[in-house]
Amino acid sequence: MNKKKIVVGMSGGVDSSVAAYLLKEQGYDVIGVTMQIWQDEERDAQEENGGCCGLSAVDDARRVAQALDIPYYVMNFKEEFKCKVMDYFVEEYLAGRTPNPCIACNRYVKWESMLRRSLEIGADYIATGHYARIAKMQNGRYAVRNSVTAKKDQTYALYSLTQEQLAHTLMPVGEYTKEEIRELALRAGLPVAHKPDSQEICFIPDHDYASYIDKAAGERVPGAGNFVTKDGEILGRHLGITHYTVGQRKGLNLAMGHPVFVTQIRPETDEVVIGEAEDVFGETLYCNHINYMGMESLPKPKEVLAKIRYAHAGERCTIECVEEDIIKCTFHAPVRAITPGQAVVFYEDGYVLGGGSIIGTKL
RNA sequence: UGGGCUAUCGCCAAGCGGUAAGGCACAGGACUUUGACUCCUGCAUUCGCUGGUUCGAAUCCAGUUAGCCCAG
Repeated sequence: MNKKKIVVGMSGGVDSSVAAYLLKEQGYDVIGVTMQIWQDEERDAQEENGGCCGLSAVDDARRVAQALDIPYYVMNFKEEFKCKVMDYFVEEYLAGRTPNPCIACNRYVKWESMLRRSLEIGADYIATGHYARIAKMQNGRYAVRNSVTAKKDQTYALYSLTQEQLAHTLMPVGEYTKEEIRELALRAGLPVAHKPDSQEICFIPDHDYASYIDKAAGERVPGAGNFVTKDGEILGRHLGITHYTVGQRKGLNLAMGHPVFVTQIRPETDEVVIGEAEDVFGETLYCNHINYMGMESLPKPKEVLAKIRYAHAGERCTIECVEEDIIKCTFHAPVRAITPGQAVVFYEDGYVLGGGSIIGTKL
């Protein structure tokens, strides 16, 4: 018989390990692959750093592949990752925006690169350990759909996948809760069953992303500037716009007597605008770089649920295409910290209809 | 140089003779496949300084220093 061949992207974490296990159980011809992206393999797998792209990814993934008795390979995507994720990350910050590297990694590295290479070596599908499901909608289009657990739902970070990519992707973990996945890992005897969930930006393990930008961009990093109110009053000096993001409270070093927040970043003047808690709420945003997923286009305004950041519960809004590749999003209730550079993802009945990159609250 | 006022944690600020509130900031932790947000915990043996009164003072008194405001 002609078994379907599947490349499973294995990060060394619990989720992707169980994904491989589940697919093998289902009778597929499973190949384990770990993407080498930023890790320096010469260095010993030092401190444990989490599941997504941690330092010990290769070691752990290889052990799991051994336990499952499946072939295992490492694919080198360092170049793609450097260019599409790390460089993008830095450039966005320099431009006063707040990037989401996980979305870029999914789009360019996990799918564009890993899927292409997998198909080249004869695979029918790639699979990942994301908490999401892929479904074919009534209109015939593929869409990512909420995981059975809203709590671990990872559809937000997957909005940019194309129809072609979705047609060749499986996400078996989306049918389970996190607890069930750990239970499965335990029962299957996988060596990573108790590994902690991943967190933080994988290529900045010390979490000091401002220093990372300093190191990466050197002279190009904007220096100190003023904290100002929306009326132009100067409140103090800041460390440079790369240190801040919209909605931020901590680290401002402004003792105003009450909490204050970043409401805007102005790269052209190096100003960081400070406001009250209520000033960080907004009702409209514009986005571009649209990816249509569950819907083919947006010919007329439509009411959807939109998430403006990972772990956002979502807010009802009306979306409308106002220009070529620009959608205006009008929320029915104000949302907190609309942040340029972050993604906005549109949902209907739990299906991802599409999404884009937030330009700002004005055009 | 006279007169008045104020000096309490990095900032703001309670306290008014009974043994240092609170907010902000900051630090640590939780949460989290992004940045944030949020939550939890910590944070003045000491009240400008020196004496005095009192069982007991940040609180009363005297002196001293500094800053501010009027007069000049």
